[in-house]
Amino acid sequence: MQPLDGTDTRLLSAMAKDPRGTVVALAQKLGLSRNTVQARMAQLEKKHAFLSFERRINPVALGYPLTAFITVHVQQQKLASLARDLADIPEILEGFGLTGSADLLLRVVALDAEDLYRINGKILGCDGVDRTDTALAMREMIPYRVQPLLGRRSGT
Amino acid sequence: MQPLDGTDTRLLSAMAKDPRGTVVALAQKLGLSRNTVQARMAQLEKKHAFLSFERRINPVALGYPLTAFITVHVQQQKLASLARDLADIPEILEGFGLTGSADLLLRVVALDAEDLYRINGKILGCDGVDRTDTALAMREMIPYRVQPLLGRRSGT
DNA sequence: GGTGAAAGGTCATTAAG
DNA sequence: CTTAATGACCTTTCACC
Repeated sequence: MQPLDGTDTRLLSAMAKDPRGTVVALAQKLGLSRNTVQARMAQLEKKHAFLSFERRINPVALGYPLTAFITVHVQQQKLASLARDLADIPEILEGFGLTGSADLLLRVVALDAEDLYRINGKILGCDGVDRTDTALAMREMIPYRVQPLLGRRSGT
Repeated sequence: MQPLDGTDTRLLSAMAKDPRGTVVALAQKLGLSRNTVQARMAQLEKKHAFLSFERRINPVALGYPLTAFITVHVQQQKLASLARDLADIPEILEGFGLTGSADLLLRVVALDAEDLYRINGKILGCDGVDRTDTALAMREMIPYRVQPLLGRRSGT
């Protein structure tokens, strides 16, 4: 995959900053023609440079005020089956496999402390799970952003 | 804020599943009129039930093949200033404050192992940081989803 | 630059609580 | 009576070719 040029990174940056912005608005901001922006966006989409759109739901609005990160210590050979088991737990919004001791990092939402305890127990009951570590997320100290990264890579 | 009814949750579910879907498509899928869906969406947006759109950039396409989670142990009174310091590190895409020992969980991307080592050193050099734990993310075992959760809360 | 489609707005009507 | 949903029509804007 050939590297992106400065225009590509500036375009990605603008799209990340204003995901709802139209092609025309992006073109004006970058000083390009609509057609150029449109062609670039099509290429970027082919390269999977951005993961299309997302609609992130606000768990608080759904009555889930608690967010927690649960680290799961799991036997290596049980990792795949565990991922399938965990997929049945709706409160798990996201899960990453980590290096080292076959760990899993889960992003979990819960109704309250008791609910979180229940979910944790559910995870502990899954086959192959050794132990879990739960940490409540108090707040998002650094909201998701990607623009400075793009700026740094512009000239590369 | 009044709770969401079943129609709201079904709408949120459909929007999460097909973020690019048009209002008309959503209306057809839910068996509602276009105006109804539009009005509901406006209400949901006012309630901040979903976080508008997002364009998640693919770090791999930008030449950052490594994703890591770094846990930062930090003195409580230095937490706020540390967050400001970390905001200057472009490779940190996201950061959550955790309960307990004033920890931070960071989602970080890097060019390679050496780059990750450098970033970790940069974090360690910040004021108030006691130590860090780094775990490489191998793959996303459970991609972000929210629909089963919505289904479970429908009747509430 | 042209064309088809989607979004946003208004309004009158109708159904349900 | 009040709230919500519906269908119709309009204009503007956007995306695609």
